[in-house]
Amino acid sequence: MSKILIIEDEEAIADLEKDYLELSDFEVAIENTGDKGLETALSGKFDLVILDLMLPGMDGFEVCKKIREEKNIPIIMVSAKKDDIDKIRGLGLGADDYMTKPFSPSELVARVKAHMARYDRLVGSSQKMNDIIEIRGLKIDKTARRVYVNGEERIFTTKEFDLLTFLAENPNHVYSKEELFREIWDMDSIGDIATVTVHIKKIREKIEFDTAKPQYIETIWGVGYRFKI
Amino acid sequence: MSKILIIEDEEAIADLEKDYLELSDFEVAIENTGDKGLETALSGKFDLVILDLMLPGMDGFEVCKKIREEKNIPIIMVSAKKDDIDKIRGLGLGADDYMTKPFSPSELVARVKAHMARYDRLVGSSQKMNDIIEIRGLKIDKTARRVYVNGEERIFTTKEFDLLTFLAENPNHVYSKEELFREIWDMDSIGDIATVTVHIKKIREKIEFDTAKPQYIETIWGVGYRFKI
DNA sequence: GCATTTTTTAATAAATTTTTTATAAGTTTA
DNA sequence: TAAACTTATAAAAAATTTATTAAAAAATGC
Repeated sequence: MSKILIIEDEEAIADLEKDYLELSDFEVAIENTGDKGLETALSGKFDLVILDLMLPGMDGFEVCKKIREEKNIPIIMVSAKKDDIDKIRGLGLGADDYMTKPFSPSELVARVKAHMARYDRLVGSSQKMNDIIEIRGLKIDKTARRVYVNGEERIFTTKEFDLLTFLAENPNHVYSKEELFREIWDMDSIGDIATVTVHIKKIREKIEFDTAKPQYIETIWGVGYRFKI
Repeated sequence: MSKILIIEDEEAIADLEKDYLELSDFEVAIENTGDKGLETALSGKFDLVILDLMLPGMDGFEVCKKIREEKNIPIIMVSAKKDDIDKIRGLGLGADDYMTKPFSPSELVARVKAHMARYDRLVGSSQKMNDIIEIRGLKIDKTARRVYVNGEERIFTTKEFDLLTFLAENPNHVYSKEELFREIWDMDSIGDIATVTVHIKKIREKIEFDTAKPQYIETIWGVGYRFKI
């Protein structure tokens, strides 16, 4: 579930926004000063910030700039004055959206959803965050480091597991043996790349029905390997 | 330098936008129908699209949806009616911004810059490469290294894929066999150029309906080959 | 420190791609 | 239209890449 931080000193407005957002299944927290707002935003617990321009303590400009120095999360700036909006837009502080009060709560919700969707789309939080990857008969439990094929567990060694997981997390992307080596072995692949081939073979023996006709890890001749989704 | 595609049927407006964007050092192309706009947007050469809602042929809604199915690049939707804007925002088509005509050119430029900046910030120049090239029935997925003709996958070897991709990325440009050899084989063409001909033939067998009347890769007699757009 | 497991290396076999070659077919030009 | 030249086609030979196997080396656990 997504978490939203509202930084706003007018309590009535903040509560109204909170109510509407909660109706759309967001989890909402409120801070009413710039300093505390900034601190909370930087805690890393929130997925989006709604930030009022006029604040006691540090003002909205400054808060926005400081958040942006450390975080890429969407920031929606809110102001009572249309002129202010034009001004901050021009400043290029890195806010993602601007709204003039008063605005309809449903518009706020729509904008929040749109920004979340874009952020997910671009940053791609989808499958990578999940602990369990499931593709056809294959199930990878990342925290438990277990692999199941059609419900039956297969025992994987460390490197095998890491390699399979990396490929499964980035399906449909062709990786060269060099790239895979760098990724899993954390080394600039001056070393020998042959070990990647051997590991691929061992993984295939464990997850494929017929290693000659792989259903999961395909060979792209002359290029590398690709996890087929 | 960033490339912007304007999809707009009113020539005067499109030209005005173009002029202003060019003053800010963007490279700008204009399409004036929905269908052509979509095709160009999917070509993979543009970093941002400015899309009018009212268009001859396919309308802006549809174009937006179709672009979003394959591309994550920013889309700014433009409409004469405020009501339309509210409507499309609600639809969640995946547009990144909405502007109501008339708007000041400087505001357009500011928004374009803001969207570019965010896109770069979130996606990072690493992954930013345009993955999918689509021209008529032909679709090339560069990271997956897959080619589809009318939705059906065709299996390509490395050299075939590289050659096709190079030509498709540089359409309407005639390349001699020597140039293609240098480009794909990374060699000063001391070697034999005949292999280019053979590869072209193999590619045509896979993507053309009738290899004697190629729709994609044309032969320019005595000169070389050209990918027709 | 020893036994066991995992990882890497290395050599060979198998598979696939790429290039070469020869010939046919199509254009251009005089 | 014939000659000269360029490209298309097909098939084989060559080169490259990956799969497989087994054994050596390294790491791990007790």
